[in-house]
Amino acid sequence: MNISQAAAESGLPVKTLRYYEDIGLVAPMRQDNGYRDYAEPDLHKLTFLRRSRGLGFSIEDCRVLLSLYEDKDRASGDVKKLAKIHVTRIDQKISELQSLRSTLGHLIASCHGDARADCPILNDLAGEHLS
Amino acid sequence: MNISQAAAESGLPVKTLRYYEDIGLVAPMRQDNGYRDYAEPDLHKLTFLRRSRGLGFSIEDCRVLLSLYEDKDRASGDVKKLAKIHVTRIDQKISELQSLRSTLGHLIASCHGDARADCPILNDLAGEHLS
DNA sequence: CTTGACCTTCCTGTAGCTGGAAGGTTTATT
DNA sequence: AATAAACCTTCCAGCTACAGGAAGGTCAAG
Repeated sequence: MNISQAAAESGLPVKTLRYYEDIGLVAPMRQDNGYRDYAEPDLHKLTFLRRSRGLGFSIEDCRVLLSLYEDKDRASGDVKKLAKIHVTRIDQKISELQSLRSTLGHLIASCHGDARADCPILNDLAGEHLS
Repeated sequence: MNISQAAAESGLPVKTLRYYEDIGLVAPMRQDNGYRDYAEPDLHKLTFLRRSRGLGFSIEDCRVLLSLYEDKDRASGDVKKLAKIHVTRIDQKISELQSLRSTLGHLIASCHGDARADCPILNDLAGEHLS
C-alpha cells in the first residue's frame, strides 16, 4: 500500500508517516520502485500512534507504549504506570492554566476597556503596584 | 548595568536577554568594551516581558503588549481585546486537557494493572473495540 | 602574571512536525 | 507516442522560545 493510502487509512498526514519512519517508529517495506509499502501491521501501529498522540503522549512515551503493545508478555501494570504519570502531568498543566485564567480574568474585569489610556492590565504587567 | 545583573534584577536568564535583543524586543546600549549596558527603561521592559510571558502570552503577543505599553495614547480597549483572545485560547486548552484527562482516567480505572498481559489501555489505543 | 569570573558571537539542539525544492515514476488523457 | 497530472523520493529550511557549549576577548583580585 502506497503512503498516501496509508495516510488516509490511519488518519495521519503523509509527512508524519515519513517522519515516523525517520525516527524509527514505523518502518514499512519498499516496493521495487522505491515507494514505501505499508502492510497491515504497519497500519495498526500508525493507528495506535494517532490515538496515543491524540491523548497527549509524547513520541518517546509512544515508543514505549508501542513496544509494550508489541510485547505479548508485557505486564499491564507497566502501561498503567506510564498512563498515571501522564495523567499527573496533565493535571498539573490544567491547574497551571486555571491559575493563569483566574489572574487574567481578574485583570480583564478590572479594565474598563474603552478609549482611555489608563489600563489596569498593562499596569499590572509593568509591576506598577510594586514600585 | 551588565547583563548578569540585569538578568538578576529582571528575573530572566542571561540567555533570554540576549535572545530578546536578537528578536528586537529589548535592545540595550553598549559599553565601550562591547558589553551590553542595561538602563532603567530596559529593566522595566524585561520585567514586563517576564510577567506577560508568565501569563502565557506568546512572544508576538508580548511585542504588541509592549508597544501598547509604550504608547501613552493607546486605548485600554486594545489591551483588553488581546487579553480576552488569550483567555479564550486558555479556556480551550483547559477543556481539551480535561477531556484527555477524563478519557485517560477511565482507561486507567479499567486496567487492573498487575502482571497479566491483558491491558484495556493498550486495547483501546489499538482501536480493538472497532475491529 | 595568572586565575577566575565575566562578557562576546556563533553554531547546534530541543518537539513534532510542515512546507517546499528538485527530481524520478506511474497513470490518464489526448 | 507524447504530454500532463498525480503520485512518489530525498533533502533542507522553518516553526517556538529559548538552552548548551565552543572559542575567544575583558576585567578584577591575589
